[in-house]
Amino acid sequence: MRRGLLPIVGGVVTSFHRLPCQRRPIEIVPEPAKISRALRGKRVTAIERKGKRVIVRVENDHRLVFEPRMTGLVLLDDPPSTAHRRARLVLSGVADSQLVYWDRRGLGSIRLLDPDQFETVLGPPRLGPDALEVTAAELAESLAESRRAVKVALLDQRVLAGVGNLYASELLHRARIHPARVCRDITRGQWKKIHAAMVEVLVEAIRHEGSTLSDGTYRTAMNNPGNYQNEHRVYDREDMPCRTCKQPVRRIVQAQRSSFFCPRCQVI
DNA sequence: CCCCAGTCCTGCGGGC
DNA sequence: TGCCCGCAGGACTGGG
Repeated sequence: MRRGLLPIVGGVVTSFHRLPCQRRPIEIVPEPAKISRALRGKRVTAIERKGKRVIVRVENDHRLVFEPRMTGLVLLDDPPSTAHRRARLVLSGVADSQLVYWDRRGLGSIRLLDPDQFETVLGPPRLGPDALEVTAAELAESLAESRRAVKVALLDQRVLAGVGNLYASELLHRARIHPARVCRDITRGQWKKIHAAMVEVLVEAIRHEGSTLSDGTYRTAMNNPGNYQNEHRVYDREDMPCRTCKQPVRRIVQAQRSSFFCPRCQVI
């Protein structure tokens, strides 16, 4: 998502508004009119990311933070349907530039943060280090004493920002670690493998522009589907052969979420 | 500290 | 064929 928004860097914000919608609107804090007043006339200096949030930064270091959760999207052109919750950031100075946030289930949110709020809202203890910036040693350190299952711990955004349900299953398969392994039984060497697998999976997924699952919700900023779903080794592949050893993939439920793993490659 | 169920929603696929 | 149920890339809250 971040990469998809890079074309708007250098543009100047003309307005921001929430488009009318029949259902419960997306949560926007503060009110869209206030955001619009705060951002109008400001140049976009960067598109940033922390964990699962995409951040539009403007020249006075205010930031518009998009948290898409499961079905939120950012698009650089109009979405095909008007039936869903949308908010729109209109810019000038870059050809036809506008950013549309579109959210089918409306679980996501948009927040304007001034420079002081940034660390409070997106820093510890609320959000841990980004998954692509944390070191293996830091990851091992923060979970070494935890009694939780590793898969559940990796989803905790206070520990680590950026790993979601799909990628947690994928990275543990690559690291050959069972999702129910208790953190404090994991060796330093295994944490190194988990960290390496995490970086590999995330980098690969970004290179493939994300995973568009069977409901087709996720789109890139150019409104194309991602490709990484074709590379999944275990996620949403229950009973299908493991791509490494042909053993049928299994599904278990942890913390009310599905975990997929290969019972042969990932021994408890 | 950690687990669990419930909450916010829409849309879909599967089972009957 | 049509309807109903359960489930989904997430995060937060309150109770135990």
